[in-house]
Amino acid sequence: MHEQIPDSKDRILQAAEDLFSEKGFDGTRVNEIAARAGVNKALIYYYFKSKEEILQSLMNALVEDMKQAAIEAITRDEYKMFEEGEAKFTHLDEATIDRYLEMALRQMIDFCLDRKQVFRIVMMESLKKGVWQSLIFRIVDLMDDASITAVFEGKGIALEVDKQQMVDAFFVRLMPLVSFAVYYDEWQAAHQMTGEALTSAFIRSFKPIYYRSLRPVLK
Amino acid sequence: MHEQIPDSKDRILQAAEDLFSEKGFDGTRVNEIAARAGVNKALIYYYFKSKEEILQSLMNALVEDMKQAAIEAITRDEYKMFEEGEAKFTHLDEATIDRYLEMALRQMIDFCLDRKQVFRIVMMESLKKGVWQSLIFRIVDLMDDASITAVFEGKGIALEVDKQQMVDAFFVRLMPLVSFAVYYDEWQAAHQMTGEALTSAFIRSFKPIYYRSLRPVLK
Amino acid sequence: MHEQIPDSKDRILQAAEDLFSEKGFDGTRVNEIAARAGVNKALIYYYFKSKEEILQSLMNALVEDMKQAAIEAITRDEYKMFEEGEAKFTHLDEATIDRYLEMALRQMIDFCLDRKQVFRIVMMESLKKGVWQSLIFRIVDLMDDASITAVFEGKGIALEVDKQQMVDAFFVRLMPLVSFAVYYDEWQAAHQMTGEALTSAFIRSFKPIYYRSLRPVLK
Amino acid sequence: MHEQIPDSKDRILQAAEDLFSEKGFDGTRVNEIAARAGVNKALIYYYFKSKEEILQSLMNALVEDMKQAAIEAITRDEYKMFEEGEAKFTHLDEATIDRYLEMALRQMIDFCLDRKQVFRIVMMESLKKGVWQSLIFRIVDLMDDASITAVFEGKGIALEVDKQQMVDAFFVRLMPLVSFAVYYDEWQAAHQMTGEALTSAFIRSFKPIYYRSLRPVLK
DNA sequence: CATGAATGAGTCTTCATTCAT
DNA sequence: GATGAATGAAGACTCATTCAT
Repeated sequence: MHEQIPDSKDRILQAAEDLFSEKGFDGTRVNEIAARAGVNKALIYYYFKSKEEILQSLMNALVEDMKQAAIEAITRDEYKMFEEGEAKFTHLDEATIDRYLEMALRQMIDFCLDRKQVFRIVMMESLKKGVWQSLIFRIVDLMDDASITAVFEGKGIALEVDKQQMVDAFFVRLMPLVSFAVYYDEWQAAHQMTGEALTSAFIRSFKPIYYRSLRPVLK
Repeated sequence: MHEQIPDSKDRILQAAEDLFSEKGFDGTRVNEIAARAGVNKALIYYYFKSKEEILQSLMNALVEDMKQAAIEAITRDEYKMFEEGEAKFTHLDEATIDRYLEMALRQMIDFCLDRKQVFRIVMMESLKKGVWQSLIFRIVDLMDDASITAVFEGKGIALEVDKQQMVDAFFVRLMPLVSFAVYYDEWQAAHQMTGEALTSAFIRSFKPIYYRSLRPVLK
Repeated sequence: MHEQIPDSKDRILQAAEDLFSEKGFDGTRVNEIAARAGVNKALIYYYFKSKEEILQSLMNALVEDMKQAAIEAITRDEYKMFEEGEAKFTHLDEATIDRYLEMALRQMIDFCLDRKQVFRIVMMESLKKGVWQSLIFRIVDLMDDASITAVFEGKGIALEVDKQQMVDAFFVRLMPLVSFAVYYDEWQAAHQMTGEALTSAFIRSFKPIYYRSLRPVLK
Repeated sequence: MHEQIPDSKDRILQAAEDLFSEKGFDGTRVNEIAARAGVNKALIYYYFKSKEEILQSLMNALVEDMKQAAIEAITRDEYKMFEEGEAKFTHLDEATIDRYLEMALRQMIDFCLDRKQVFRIVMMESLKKGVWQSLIFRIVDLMDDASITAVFEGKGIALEVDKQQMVDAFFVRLMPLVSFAVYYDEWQAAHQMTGEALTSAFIRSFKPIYYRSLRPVLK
């Protein structure tokens, strides 16, 4: 009997995402992916050239997602405050700024939490030397992506990034954020916290760091 | 005793450490370990019950190392300032405190860099479901706060650590530090920086965060 | 009828012939046949019960072809000389005989070259244990002697073929001829010869052997 | 229980030779090789990198064998007649020459028959386009091999080979000889002949052709 | 006729582990 | 300690064939 319900290819991708994030890429058997996706093993090779290609597919989707999200984010309300540059911005009171920034932060956190499995995979793979090792760096480099840069530049915001800023962005901002997402479930289990409690605690700790990075722009 | 040539067991452990950190545990073949160690594959099974046991050996060594380091740390000069509690501390001028703290920070960074391979392994394994899943959480206890906690506890000062502090310690302090160590080589290669330049940049970014965590204690 | 674009079935057969002759039957995938024929893989199973049946189809076509060629051959001019048996034949001068024989030889060579791919397949398959194992033995009947035998038999002249003659026909006449066809392309490439140069050289070598076999009949 | 009796590697090679010659390389399963050799399938990969490498091993052995045989042949008695060039040779009577030549021919035939399985494999593989396609040509080219040439030249026999001679050597001499070996068993079965009867018949047919090629040297 | 999707049964190859010496 | 040989179990990937539309 042939499958009919939802798209087999998507089920394969979902199963692979689940399993890669649980057991790592090398620890996952194509068998298991097929079983969890409820498809014939050979069908996986109908859609993907190799196990590796499934991984690539997931990674590419993430990168696309991030580009998309970045573009959407800067066109959302809370970034409107940058629209007319410093002039307008200085008219906003601290509370409003804080509210806006927290919204932006929460959006980023939600984005990461929604993709925590893929981020786990990214982290695991980026720790290996070789092909994927620099994937995680590509994420920071997204800023350099033409499409995104264009939007920022369209708003008159310069994105010139020096090495110090990159180190800062990567190690003290991206890493906490990503770790938060990838250890989210685990931490809750280990420390008996609800997701919301954990998120609040994280935001409390992380907010000043996140703000610090925006202040130069805001000033 | 002439110990220039490390014996087989050590060579096996070293080879395993290299390879696990390069390719992950699942991505490493016992074959390769034997080859890199320059020993016969069967010899590995003379010293270790299984591949898994080699990993355990490495993990245990790290935990032991960290305990050791914590103990050593509290006997070092820069911690002497805590010796008589707040009373004495208030007599120190800012510059001295800063010097001491930077020394402590550098010591931690060096500790991590010395073990960057094992930390890579810990990160990879802690991201998978399985025995090592929560090892990374233990590290925050052992390393980030251990030395300080220990010394305070040694002086009978209870350091009530609440969940907020743990979240802070783990996500915004341990993670940057550990990421710094595990991505140290890759980052240098990817961004054409020397180790020293990278370390300085990192310290510049990380120092305020590190201090922030100590200030409450110190003040 | 507009037959410029061969229909799917023919394209499948042609693709199979190409591929079987390049990679052998076992080395050819149904996938590849479909791809080279530019048809959907499932369509192959609409026309043929199995991969094996495609091979049968090709083999049968060859056998039919050879029968046809044999029939045509005996009605061609150069065989007219046999028409009235030895009586008439003795009246022909050497030069004419030679011309006739060379024409016959060239015709055989051309026949083989036109089907060199199928002959390749026949050779490969006849070397394996299996259904096609003895096909090559039938070819000697069909081709090498067929035309002559046929004409003689048509004239009521019995051509008692003994084992010695069969061995001779097969190993020293059919094999060189068939090898010439199947290695034709490779040899040109390997020894930098044009097709015509190679054919001339082959004829020079092979002619005496071919004649030798006819002389007893002719004399 | 581990194997101990004769060398596993040799048993694998023998099994592979049997099977490749029966079913072709692509038609042979590594499973079957292991089964026929009576060894564990994985052991095959202990000795050989791949199925392909087993084939190469067989091919190389054949080529080595042929070199060896060529060198031995020209140092054997029946070639002594060339030792002192034409001078001595002209003193030999026809019968002696014939005896010598027949001995040489039989030796070649025996050599081929002893290796008929490998020759089958060579033929099958050399018919495919690609890697092995030219293997069969290497066999003719053996003459050009330095070690062999050296021996001939040591005897004052020039081995200058032109294209015509190569075409002749390959298509009308090598091919019949090799075909004889590879179809030896099959022919016996198909035509109810004993091996000796077949061989005699073949020699009768082939001898003049073989002689023809030596006459220029002998004259 | 034609096709995209699906599959059972393999196929080659690998791997951790063991054994005899 | 050390090693070459051996192996069961599984690994990724393939293939001829079928089916629903």
